[in-house]
Amino acid sequence: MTHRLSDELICPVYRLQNIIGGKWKIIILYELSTQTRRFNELQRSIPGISKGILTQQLRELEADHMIHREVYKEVPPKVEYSLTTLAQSFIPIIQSMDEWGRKYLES
Amino acid sequence: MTHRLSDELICPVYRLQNIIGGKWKIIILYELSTQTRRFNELQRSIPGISKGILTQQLRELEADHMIHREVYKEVPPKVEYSLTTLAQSFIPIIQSMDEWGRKYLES
DNA sequence: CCGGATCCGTTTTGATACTG
DNA sequence: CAGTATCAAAACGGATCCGG
Repeated sequence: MTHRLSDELICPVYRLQNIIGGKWKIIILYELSTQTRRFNELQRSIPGISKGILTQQLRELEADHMIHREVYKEVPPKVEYSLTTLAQSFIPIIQSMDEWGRKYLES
Repeated sequence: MTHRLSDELICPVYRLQNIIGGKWKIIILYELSTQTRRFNELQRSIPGISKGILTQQLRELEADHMIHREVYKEVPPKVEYSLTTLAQSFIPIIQSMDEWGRKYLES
């Protein structure tokens, strides 16, 4: 997401949309909320996401200080993703979204 | 959003993403949370959104039973959008997102 | 084999003009 | 006023390639 919503906006919801607005970002944060994960592990846990877009959304979340990327200099490569404290403070909201979904969404 | 995430997924967060995943949907719900609005009024309250995409996202939210579209048969035309009770039950989550943004997002 | 980067096609969103 | 139509741009998806 290179394009961002207007900056001159008062409402925090607009700024938040710039952070979690990507198609998979809430899901990525949700998956990382229980445990640190490696790249391929994370991809397998999110059915339907492609490598390319996973990389991109992870980089954007990192730029927004929501995740931490830890690179281990090994062969084969090992990269672990985890939530920052900022993102951890957002997890309760994702949990309430999850609960709302359980309660109100059937299909 | 014609393309939807995999249906075979357990997690409600995935299904929720299909509903609120559009770029402007959370913002639309936020704007409608305080009052019923007409189309142009709604567009003016959301800087940066175009008519075309506003129409589309409103139609998708309507299909997901999140908003109600009331057409008055007048000249000039008058259409009012409001939240359904389903969407109203989701508003507390958007409010906590708003609070989170106020607390943690500076820029 | 792991974690990407790159290229390219499809989907979603944006901007503007036009209509009943 | 509340859209629709059209075309352009941006985001996303799939496949392949690559260094370590």
